[in-house]
Amino acid sequence: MARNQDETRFSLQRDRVLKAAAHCFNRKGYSGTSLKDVANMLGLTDPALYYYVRNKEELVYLCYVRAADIGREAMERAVNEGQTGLEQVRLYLRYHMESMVGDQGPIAIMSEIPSLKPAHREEVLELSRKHSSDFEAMLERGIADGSIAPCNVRMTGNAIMGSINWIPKWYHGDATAAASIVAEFPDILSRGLAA
Amino acid sequence: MARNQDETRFSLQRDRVLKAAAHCFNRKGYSGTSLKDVANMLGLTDPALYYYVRNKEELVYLCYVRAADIGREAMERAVNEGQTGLEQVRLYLRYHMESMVGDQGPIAIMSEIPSLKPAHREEVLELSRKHSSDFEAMLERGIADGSIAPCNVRMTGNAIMGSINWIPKWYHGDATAAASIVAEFPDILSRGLAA
DNA sequence: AAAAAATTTTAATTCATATTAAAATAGTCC
DNA sequence: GGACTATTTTAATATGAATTAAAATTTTTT
Repeated sequence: MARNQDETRFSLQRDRVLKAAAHCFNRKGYSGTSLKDVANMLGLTDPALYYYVRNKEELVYLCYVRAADIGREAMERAVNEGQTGLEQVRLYLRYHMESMVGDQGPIAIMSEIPSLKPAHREEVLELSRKHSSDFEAMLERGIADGSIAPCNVRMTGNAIMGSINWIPKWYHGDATAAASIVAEFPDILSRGLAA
Repeated sequence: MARNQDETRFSLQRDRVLKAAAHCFNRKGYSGTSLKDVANMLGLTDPALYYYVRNKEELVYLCYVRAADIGREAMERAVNEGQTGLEQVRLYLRYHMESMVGDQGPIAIMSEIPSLKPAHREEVLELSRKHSSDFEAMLERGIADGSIAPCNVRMTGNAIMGSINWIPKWYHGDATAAASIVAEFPDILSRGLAA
């Protein structure tokens, strides 16, 4: 198995595959993008992808897990560094925005979880739920410490997460937009929260 | 042609088709839902749908036009009734939310415009752009009349629209959620705007 | 109740694309 | 440079789903 002898090269290439796939999925959806679309972005033919993933479904699954990882990382950093709940929210937003428009991107939107196979679906759903509830917990902390005005944390979380999740639908690598996103979004999304 | 003799029955049925399609598309995406999925929701077989639409692409197209119509209607009512820019924004949000969770729903998310045929794509893109710029115009009016604090209207619009567009991803007809959406979302999304 | 029109179905066709297998190329290690 | 491994390709297969045509059913009209 190459996969273990040459971890570096293999996993580097697979990352490129995942990013290309994320790019396609974000634009045309899961079933709307063919493996050929993804492969061509990398100058490969479709069957080459099977060296990196078992099948197309696993490709989406890995994209989603990767997206969840990136989101979780941003949140962990924010929770460690922020003093108040509001500060944590603002840091999280900034870190997540930076990841989305930076060299980690593009990150797949988790918009087709229902299309995953049951086992993968449950796993990704769990990651997604975890992320949402972690975010709500930050809001609760903010309310408790007085930095955030009392609110319906479930709906507030849905609103903010929706904004974030929608970004890949209109942002496609434009440098000016990237700068605006990082500069403006954290503010825009957290401005309504302050106590 | 039945289409002209019996406008009522035909267009009523077609509306049911469009709603069923919107429901499926919102969950599993354009290519991810088969015509059979849509037809089965209505107790029909797939070829029956061809009586109402020319093909699958037209089905999505019509769903998107319908979505645009509903959004435009909400905006027009809001602009007519609201005194200040902020009021108009809040009314628009309320009307749009009511449509989304009310008996007009489900409304298709315009998330796969790139998959449309060029002519339809251009048309829907234009509707979408129009809606966005109309919304930005409301924000500008609010800034001009002092009801809304100066902000980057492009990004603020993107943020709010993203929240709205994402709703069908997590709201699937639950009555409690419906009430929360109408009660909370207009407030949550406009709270950060006030001057 | 018969005829005409509207609506839906069953049966067949077509095509794109996911997937597999085997062969070819490129890369690494001694 | 040769042997072994990793990576990609070409060629073939399989399948699901969109679409079409013709027939059957239901509804409306007179």
